[in-house]
Formats: sequence, C-alpha cells, structure tokens
Amino acid sequence: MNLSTHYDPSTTEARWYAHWMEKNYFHSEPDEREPFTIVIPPPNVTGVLHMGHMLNNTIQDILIRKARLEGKNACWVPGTDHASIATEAKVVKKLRAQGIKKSDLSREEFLAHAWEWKEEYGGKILDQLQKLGASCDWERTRFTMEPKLSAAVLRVFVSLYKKGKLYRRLRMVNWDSEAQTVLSNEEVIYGEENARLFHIRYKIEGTKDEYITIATQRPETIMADIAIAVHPEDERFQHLIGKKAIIPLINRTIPIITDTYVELDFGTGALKITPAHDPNDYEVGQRHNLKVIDILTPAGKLNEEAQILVGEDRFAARKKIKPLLEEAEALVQIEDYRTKIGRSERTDSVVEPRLSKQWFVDMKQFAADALEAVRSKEVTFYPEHMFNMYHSWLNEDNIRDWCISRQLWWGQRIPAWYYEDDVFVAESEEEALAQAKEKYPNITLAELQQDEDVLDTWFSSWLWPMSVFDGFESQEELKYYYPTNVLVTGWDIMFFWVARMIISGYEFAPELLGKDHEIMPFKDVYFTGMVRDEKRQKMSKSKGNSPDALALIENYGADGVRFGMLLSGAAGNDIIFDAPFDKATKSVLNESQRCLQGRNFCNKMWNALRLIKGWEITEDAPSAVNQLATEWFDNKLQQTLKSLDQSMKDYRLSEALMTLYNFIWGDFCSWYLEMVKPAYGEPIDRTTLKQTIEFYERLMTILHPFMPFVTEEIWHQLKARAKGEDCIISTYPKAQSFNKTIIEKVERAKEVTAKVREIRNTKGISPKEALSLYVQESPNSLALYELAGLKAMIEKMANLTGLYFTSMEEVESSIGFVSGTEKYFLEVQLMIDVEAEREKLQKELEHQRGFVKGVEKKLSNERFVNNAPAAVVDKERKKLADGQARIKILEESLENLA
RNA sequence: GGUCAAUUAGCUCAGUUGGUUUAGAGCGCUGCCUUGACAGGGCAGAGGUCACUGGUUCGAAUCCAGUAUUGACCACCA
Repeated sequence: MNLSTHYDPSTTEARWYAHWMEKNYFHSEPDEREPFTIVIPPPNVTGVLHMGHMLNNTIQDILIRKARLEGKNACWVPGTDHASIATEAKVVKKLRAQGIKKSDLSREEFLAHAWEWKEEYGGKILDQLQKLGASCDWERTRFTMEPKLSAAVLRVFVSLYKKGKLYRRLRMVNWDSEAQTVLSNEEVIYGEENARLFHIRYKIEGTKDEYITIATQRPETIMADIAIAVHPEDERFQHLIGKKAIIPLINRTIPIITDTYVELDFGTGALKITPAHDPNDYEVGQRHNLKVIDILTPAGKLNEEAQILVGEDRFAARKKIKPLLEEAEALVQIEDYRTKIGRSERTDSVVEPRLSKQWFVDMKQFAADALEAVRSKEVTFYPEHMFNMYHSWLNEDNIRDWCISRQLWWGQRIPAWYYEDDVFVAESEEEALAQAKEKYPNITLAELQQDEDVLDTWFSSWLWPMSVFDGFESQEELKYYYPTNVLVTGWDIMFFWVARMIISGYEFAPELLGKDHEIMPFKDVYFTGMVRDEKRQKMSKSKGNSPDALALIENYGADGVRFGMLLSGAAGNDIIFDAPFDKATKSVLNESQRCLQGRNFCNKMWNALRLIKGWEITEDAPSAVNQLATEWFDNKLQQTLKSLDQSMKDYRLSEALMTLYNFIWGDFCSWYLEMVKPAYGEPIDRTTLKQTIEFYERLMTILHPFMPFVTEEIWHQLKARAKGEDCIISTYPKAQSFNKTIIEKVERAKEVTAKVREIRNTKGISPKEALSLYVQESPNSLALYELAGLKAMIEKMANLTGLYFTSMEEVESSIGFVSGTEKYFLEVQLMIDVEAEREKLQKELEHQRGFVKGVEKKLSNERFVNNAPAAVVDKERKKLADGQARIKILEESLENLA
C-alpha cells in the first residue's frame, strides 16, 4: 500500500459518482419495500447552482441516502421549472443580441427559439447537482413544461373552472412595463429610493385666483385625474368641498370630494385621485362611482388620453412636464423625500399599477384548508414557528386571490377561447369548439379566439408532487410514492409554493387516489434558512454576492463543502457563509473556515485509514487493553447511534453531523486508535484489527449520507470487497442497548490520562518520559479498577511506568490531583513549587466549597426535598457526597503540603 | 404602523419542552510538541455575572411581564 498523506477528492469524487450511476443505485421502481420519497423543489431551468441550492440539495441528499441505507425504497425526483418570466427574459435578451426583436416574431417562431434555448442552455443546474453528489433518480427527471405536465396543468385549469374556482375580471394588478406582463405581489421588490414630491396647484372653477394644492410623486399622471379628495373633517378645505378644480395644462374640470382615506397631515392634505394608476385611488374611485381614465400604454408610454406628451415614456414625461407646469404657474414647490418604490424582480423596471383583465383563482376556501392542514399537524413544519409566517399569509384578512395569467408566450397557454362575450374553457380547441357549437351551431374554429396569455409558472409547480408521477394520467406510481416524506425548501417560497401544493393536495388527491389515501403532498416540511454573506446580506444573483459554487467544490471537494454548509445551522436558521470572495470572478479570496474544516476532516479519516492499513498482524490473543478498548468503543458506538437517531428524527442535521465529527475524530481517532495502536514497528493481534476495521466500516456507513464520496472511498480501501458491495447500499446499523458502566469507567480513565498530561505540560516533562502514578486505596478506587484492562489502559495512554495503589497519605516528591473522588500522586523527579501547588489546591478547594454550599442550600430547603421528584433529590445527595469527599481530599493535601 | 424571531465564550451556534457535578460544541486564540497515520497534525489551557429589570417557583439560560438592541416578514402616506 502506498497512500498519499493527503486525501484528494478530485480523483475520487467523479469516479464514485460514475460508479453509482453505472450501478443504477439512484433509480427507484415501486416494489414491496417502504417508499421514501422526496421531490426536488425544481430550480429554474435558467438557473445556475448557487449557495442556496447547495444547502437545500445537500439536506435532501442526506435524507435520501440515509433512507436508502436503512433499506427503504428511496426515490428523489429531480427536475426543473420552466420559469416563464425569467426564461422569456433570457430568450428575448439573446434574440436582441442577434438583432431580432420579439415583436417581429410570431408566437410560434418565438417559442421555437425558446425551446432551442432550453435544449442548449437549460437544465445545466442538474449537471451541477451531480458534482455535489446528489443521488437523484435521473431517469425520472421532469420539466414543468413537458407535454404530460402541461396536460395536467390544462386539465386542472378546466376542472377548477368547472367547479367555479376560477374567474376572469378587471383588476388592479402590478404591471411590468418592460416585460409587459402582470406580476404577482411576490414578484415586486420594494426598496427605499429618493423621490420628489411635486406640489401642484389646481385652480378652482369659477374663481379668479383661488387654488387647491395637491402633492404628487407622479406629475405626469395629472391628466388621468378624476377628482381631488380631502379629508371630510379638514377645516382648511371645507369651503371647497363640492366645488370643481381645473387640471392644469389640459383644463379639464374635476370634482373636489371627501374621503377618510386622505391623511390630514401628509403632503398638502389634498389628494389627487387617479384611479387608473394607483390601487388606493382606484378604491376611492370605486367608492365614489368615478370613471377611470388610463393614460398609459402597456409599455408605459403616455397614450392619446393624456392629450399632451403623447408617446413619451412615463419618466421622460415626468421630466418634460415640469417646465410646462412652471410655465403655467401651477408648480408651487418640489420637495425631496424618501419613499418605497416597487420594482420588478426580473426586469428591475418600476412596477405600474394597472387595470387589466386577468384570470384569478378564488383562494378563500383553499387558504382556510391549507391553514388547517398545518395547524392540525397533518403537515408538520420544521422549525415549528414557521407556522406563524404561514398563518400571516393565509389568514382570511390577508389572503388574496391568485392571479394566474401572465402576458407572456413561454408557458402553458390559457385554455380559454372567446367569442364575443362568451368564454369556452376546455382542454383542447376541439372541445372548446364543441362547447361553442351548442350555443352557436354554425361557429367555426377560426371565429374562436384563444386567450393570448400563459399561466403563472406556479400554476404548474403546485402540481409537482403529483405530476412528476404522472398522477393525472394513471395513479399506479402515485399510489406508491405519494405522499412524499419531506419537502426541503427555503421559507421564501412558503406561500408561492408550499401552501399551494398543500391546496392542490386537498383539491386533487382525493379525486385521483380516493378518499382513503393520504391527501397531503408531504408529511414534513424542512425550511432551510437563507444563505447570507459575511455582512449578513442575503445572497442573490442580483447582488452578485454569491460565490461560484462549483469553484468551491473544486477547492474543498464536495464532501468538504457539504460539511461546511451543513455545520452552520439548524433548520430555518440563516447560514452565514464566512469566506469573502472576489465579486468579479466569484472566486473565494480567503479560505472558508467551515469548508476547510470539512476538507481537513476527510484528511483525518484518510490518515486513520493509512494507520490501520500499515499494521502487521500477529496471531497473539488480544491484550487486556485491546479487549477493553474494543468493548468500550462498541458501547460508545451504540450510545452515539442512539443520539444520532434522535437528532435525525428532529431534522437536527448539523447536530447529528457534529456528533459524528466529534465521535470519529475524538473517540475513534484520538482515543480508540491510540489505545489499540501497537508500539512502533510492532504488529497488532488479528482479532483487534478485524474489530477495528469493522468499526471503521460502520462509521463510514453512518457518515455516508453526509459525506458520500470520502466514505465510499475509505470503505473500499479498508478491505477487499465483493462486486456490488458498496458503502452507498450497505446497512445502516440499528442502535443496540449499551453498558453505561463501561463507558463511564473509561471516561474516568480518559480524565486521569488528561490530568497526567496536564501536569507534564505545566511542568515541562516530556511525554516520552515514563512516570509513576499512585492512587490512594479506597472503596471507590478499588471499585473503579476492578474493570480489567483499565489500569493498563491508563498506563499506556499516559505513558506510565506503572499505576500503583498506595495506602499512604502522601507520596514523596509527587504532585497530587483529584479525579472523581479518588486521589492520585504523580511522581516527578524535580523540585516542586510548594507555593504554586498550594495556590492551585486552594483555588480548587474554593470552587468545591462553593459548589457544595449551593447543593447544601438546596437540600436544606424542606420544600425542595418534599416537592422535587425523588430522583432529582437523590442526584443532589450524590452531588453533595462527592463534593464533600473531594473537599476532604483537598484539605488533607493542603495540610500535607505544609 | 402590525406580526414574528433572536439576544448564551472573540466568531458561528446548541442547550430536546424548569433539576445531568454552579452553562456546552466547533472554529479562533495561548502554551508546549516535528524522525513514529495525519502540521490539513498531536497534547493541554484560557475565555461567559446566559441583553437588562421585575415576577412565578423549592429551583430559571429555560416560564411570564416589561425595557433595550438586532433581524425578518406584512401593510403603508399621495
């Protein structure tokens, strides 16, 4: 054997991933085993792997790999989301670079380009997930716009329409003038920006020089004004109520009305009402039955209704209207102020409120059901408090109907056909025509006009847990895999996606699977936190503060990065990625401590492997120390397994990983291997070696879900394997009962060893110099050392000439210490600094006295003794006795020093 | 403005529903250690009146109330 001193992930990771793929270990087919299913939150088909994906998919991979090791039929379905706005924007941009304008293309031509783009660039992110080690069933890769999934979308649309859950209505929506589509509230990002408040005076009709002054951010919209509103109790304007004002520049008269919506102390107290361009104004307009004048085109330019500045973009118009107002002596003043402005998440253009006819899903009953599902724990959230956020979204005061139409081409076209005022909703145009014929027997297909819009992407992703199993066509697979076990996602899409999937479960699972089958799409939801940079800013593409994920994997290995990501936080907690990096190249400047730690961990395990593989074998029987060491480690392993099971059950993945890290590095490498390690050049007995390899192999299985590559590599290096005997499909050990006494006694041996080492350290005695240690004979010490091999273990680990019992009160030229309730003397061949020893003992004594005092106080309290459970009281009594014993030893030691 | 969460060692965080020897981990830090599995290492050590003030309790980091600070989400004034 000739293993390098450093573990090199770059050579092993690709090799093992290819091996797993070749063996088809990730693929799942329904069988008699218990299924364990996860559907991936489909990333945008345009996406590239970022830190959030890495975290999220590492967690899913851990859960899937663990289930697989536990013998379940693990199925992790990957796929991508067609992301209508994002993808269409990318395609438009690419075409523009080629000199092609979208407006010059027909719908079919554009879609041809879009599919071409998708085939060439889309879904890169799935390849990148493989680098991370994701064990998805790639044969099951799905896409939200592929034919079967689109068919499901249309079917659902028609079904909801028939049930009366859909409606089409004129509503105030968020309008992206650049993409020329409606945006959901969630796609609008509000930020504080500098703005100016224009104070404009409107002449009162029939007066010579009486005016009313309003304040507005958007002077270019005055042509769409329909009224001026003041608060009914505002004394300043009482004499004007009911009169009319004249809009400057265009000289149209509008009424002065009252509405309590107007704030008395903001601006001038008078508010222009522009229903077409402000949601609140729209409501005021509705209340007062005012008409609507819309002066903007879908592209955000002034139209004919504006009368002036027609054809100008709204921002250009704002600039140009200023001199016009000044000239008309209508501009009173301009005030700078900060306000929140909404911008489109995708195009960053300022969002316009706009009246438009759109399709909506009636959410009232749906939201109530979805709320109840989580309240009643039919679906459990981790962490639980995420329910609060969920509640604030879905409660009946906040819930809004879901606008599902988008003015785009990339997506499922809305299956609604119009003829005059009639609408026919059907899964195909033939069916729509058949419907139409019932009313208009002579109608032809050409006379039917299909809706130009496509459906919101979430209207396909909300079906994902069912549609990826083709559940809308046949229920064979759905019956087996549905409900999925757990959904792992960020809380930022709790409403977009999680809530809507729950709703779709309510609505469609019973009709597909029957009433007896579980209907919720998942049992648990694990919300990951957001990944933030070292300044705690959310990492996002637009901020450019997310490092290149693939470069990280190259630097630290996928195992190292997985370790680093995971160590950082519990479910729901944000993760701070600690390595500053170059914003331009996205390469990491300084080392990420956490990923480095992961890489170092791999190396540590690698070197433990080298140690074991380097040992020669003897047929001698195992020594007492080796027998005790293996027995101890076996028990300790069971104890660790038990605590791991609990951590995993609660989705405390970082806790589980940390437990394993400490167990492998500390208990296995630093203690166990050192206990059984033969002297330099000496062989090890066959039994102990075999045991050691078995332990190591089991550790690799347990760690495998977290760090799949290094564990697979070590698993194979440990011993010759039969074909198909791979770590990834080995058996996860079940926790057995364990002997607590052995664990405790060996822990005491570790403590004594550490004390001896500490004295060596402080006194400058080399670890190589063997020393004599004496333990005062007492019932406790005799009981402790009854355990065979314990004495020899301490002798080996602390490098002693021997550990001897003594009945003496004090040993010549020795340094005393207390461990547990036993007193030890370490013989040292040097002058002892009596004062320093006294000080040390005194300090220890004071600590113990303080401790005992506290316990005594507790025990002398009758109410404690009477009220606390017996076990707690007993524990306190034991604490007291132990403390008192230690005080006695310390006091004697101090006397002997004098 | 409304709601939620957080505040524990230099940093990042646990602390499992009030009792585990007067608070734990990892990293960092300090000291010592290089022919021996690993310096990407070993051994050991120092570091915290659990944000503050009250309250409940035999007992509070843990429960309650208030205060302060931070963060997030929602709603917003033209």
